[in-house]
Amino acid sequence: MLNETNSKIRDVAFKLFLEKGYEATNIRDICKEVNIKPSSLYFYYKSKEELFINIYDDIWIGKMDYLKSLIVLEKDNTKMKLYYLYKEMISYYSDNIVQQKFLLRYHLFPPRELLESISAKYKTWIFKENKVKFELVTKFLDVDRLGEINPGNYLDEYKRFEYSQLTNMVITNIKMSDKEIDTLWSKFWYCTIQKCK
Amino acid sequence: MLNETNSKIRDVAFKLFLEKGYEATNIRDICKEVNIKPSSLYFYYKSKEELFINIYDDIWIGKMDYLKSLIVLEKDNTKMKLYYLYKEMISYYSDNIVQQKFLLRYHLFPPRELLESISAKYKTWIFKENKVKFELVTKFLDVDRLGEINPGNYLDEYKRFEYSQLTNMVITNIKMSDKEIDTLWSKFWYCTIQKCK
DNA sequence: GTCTATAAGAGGATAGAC
DNA sequence: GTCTATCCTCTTATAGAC
Repeated sequence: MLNETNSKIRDVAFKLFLEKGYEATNIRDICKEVNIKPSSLYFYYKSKEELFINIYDDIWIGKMDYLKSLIVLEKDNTKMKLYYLYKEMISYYSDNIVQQKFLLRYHLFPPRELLESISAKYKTWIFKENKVKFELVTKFLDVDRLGEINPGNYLDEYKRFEYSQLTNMVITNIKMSDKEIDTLWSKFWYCTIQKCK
Repeated sequence: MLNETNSKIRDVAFKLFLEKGYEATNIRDICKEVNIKPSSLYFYYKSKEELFINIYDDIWIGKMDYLKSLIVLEKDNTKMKLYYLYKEMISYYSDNIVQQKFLLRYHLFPPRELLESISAKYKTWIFKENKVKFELVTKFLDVDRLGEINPGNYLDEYKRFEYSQLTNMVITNIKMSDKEIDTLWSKFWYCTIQKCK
């Protein structure tokens, strides 16, 4: 666990990195809001970049923890499990919309100085995410193959689908209603997975 | 028309503002690439902000010119005209994807210093865009009301639809294939406009 | 129009005291 | 752990010569 000062530093830095961007956020501003002097910040982090990367990783850790918790998803049938996987993810994104906006910002427009570190981190996290999602979907589809849906194929379509909802929420800044979630799921399930039948 | 130096400044500045961002792009770097000294740039623009706003406006001017040219769209029926409006816009976005990425970047994550100028500019441009699109759609729907589709209602749905394709293209950096354009249009036309019938 | 030279300030980061 | 003081570099922008 982080001590109080350190956790304040992260909160303030997260907010400023999100709103003003990495380059436009300076150590002095962070410290002013935390009520410490710049030299104190350097006791916790050896550089601005290290502070950023810690915040970036935290967001992924939270997302992965949530994703892993879905392994226990108990629903009456395979279709319902896949549906709830989607619904739970959208609900997680809705509750953590600023974190998702942070990720979108730095994946779409990484500062030059952070390009290498972000893309290396991104690769390892997305690899882990895909692995866990693949395990989940494979486990769900294992009980009832539902007309032999291939887990890999399903996942490819599903990721595209989930990502488009995610970016839409982040860009418009509007959470999806339950009705919208259901409507889009139906279109996805019947038109994309069940091949428009 | 711009002279050669000035138009080089705009090209280089556009590229750097898009890739590195406004704050991380400095006058020296722009000038180095243009092969002039910083003081020469200030002969053309009184500040970095003015340079940025000129580039921002140029993108909108190009988009509006294209949009206005569609008024002459001659197709055999109303549905085809509406379809071609969509197809033409997607094709414009595909051909000008870096410009669209520029707009997305600064609308989603405006630098603090530019917040007021960008949002003021955005408001007036989006107002003009909506006006021209409304005129287009009204003109198209005037010939054959197609079961009394209201131009305003149509436009609301259409804008959402067009915008989602646009952001998807910009974020994934993948142009849409003709087949994809058609498939999505069909879903939009039959499921959204003709109310899933 | 383009240059040299430079003002005026803001930025990340460190040394060393307490 | 937190502070004061400071280094050094980079930045936008201007003055004034050619």
